Amino acid sequence: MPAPITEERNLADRETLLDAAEALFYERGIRSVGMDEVRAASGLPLKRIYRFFATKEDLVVAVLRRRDQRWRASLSAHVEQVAEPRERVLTMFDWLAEWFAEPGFRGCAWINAHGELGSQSPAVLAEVRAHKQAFHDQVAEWVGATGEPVTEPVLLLAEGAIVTAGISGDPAPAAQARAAAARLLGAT
Amino acid sequence: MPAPITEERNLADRETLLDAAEALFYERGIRSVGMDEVRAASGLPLKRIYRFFATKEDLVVAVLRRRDQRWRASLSAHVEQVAEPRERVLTMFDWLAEWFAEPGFRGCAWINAHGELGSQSPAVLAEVRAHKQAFHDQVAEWVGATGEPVTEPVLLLAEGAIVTAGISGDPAPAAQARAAAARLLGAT
DNA sequence: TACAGTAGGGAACGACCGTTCTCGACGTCA
DNA sequence: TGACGTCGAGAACGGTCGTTCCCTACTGTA
Repeated sequence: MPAPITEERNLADRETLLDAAEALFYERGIRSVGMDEVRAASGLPLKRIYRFFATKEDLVVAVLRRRDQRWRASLSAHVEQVAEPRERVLTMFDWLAEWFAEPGFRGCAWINAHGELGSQSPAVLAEVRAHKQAFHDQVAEWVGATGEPVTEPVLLLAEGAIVTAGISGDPAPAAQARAAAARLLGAT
Repeated sequence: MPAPITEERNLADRETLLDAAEALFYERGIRSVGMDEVRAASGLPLKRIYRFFATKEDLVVAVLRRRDQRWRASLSAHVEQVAEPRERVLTMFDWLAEWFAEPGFRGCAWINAHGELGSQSPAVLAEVRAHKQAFHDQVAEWVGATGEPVTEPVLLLAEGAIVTAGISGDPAPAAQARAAAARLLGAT
């Protein structure tokens, strides 16, 4: 009866689509990227894009969700190579420093999405809050293992470093935040 | 020769326009607010709006610039009521707490503008960076008076508190950042 | 080889955007 | 009073957006 498009190809194309959309949205903001640019960058026909995601908003949410999984997995993988709790927390800031130095770094995709769409799209707002909550819980676990009750300030230093580096283009805030976190965690 | 529109009225209407645009842009983001909504909210004819500012981008920059002056003046006025240097720095976080609790608080207008337009409009990017630089310089002065070399971490705590409170809607990060700053400034 | 049904490319649609233009009303000076 | 110059209101313009539709090509079945 049909015509092809195997299940594997569907999955691969979906990733291609999310890759293209994520890169465009992160670089240029969401509203300034048209669906036709997503089509051109992904190489997929508009019809298939709209079969994957019925609306642009759905695509945005899917991009944020997949980025959240990748971002937190990368952070965890990097940080959990270090066993000692205090060093483990400080290693998070080294990971941030590497991220800040990547070409095209432009701050936190969720903060950016929140500023642009947080009051316009409840779905995007929920996705942003879910990401921040997950990040919070992860950091709370790592900081908790040190026995020092400094989860919140460590988080604020990290968030502050992300936005400051994103705006200035200078990765230095990662090291500054790391040094401050080291002090809050107590001298070794 | 003429018809009226005195100079005083021009100045007053310009403020009315900036008030209306600032409220709309802050609440909803910039790109999702059309010039026709700015017209309706300000009560000014489109023709006069475009005589004040030749493009929407010019209007956005003017909104950010005026907000920067008002925001920093309000912060300074609040903080400089306190003479003792260490307390003065901590008072900044009390001011942040009051700001976070205002109805409609939705984070930092400059961070939001950067995420939405930073890569699209060099003029907006420059305005955002100018604001962050001015804030940095102000905080450096206050922290410098304490003799403790903690300007950068205090700034990161403040920025982190602003974004975290903006996304979560909870003003608690101000107090958490204040407590952390107190520790970094040393016990009294 | 004829057929059914879907895929892809791209035009088309209606809405809205930033910006400009038209036009009738009006205040000001000769 | 009459003519000029500017004003406000809103229509109009060209472009772009998200989304849908049309039409041709093609795959797989009998």
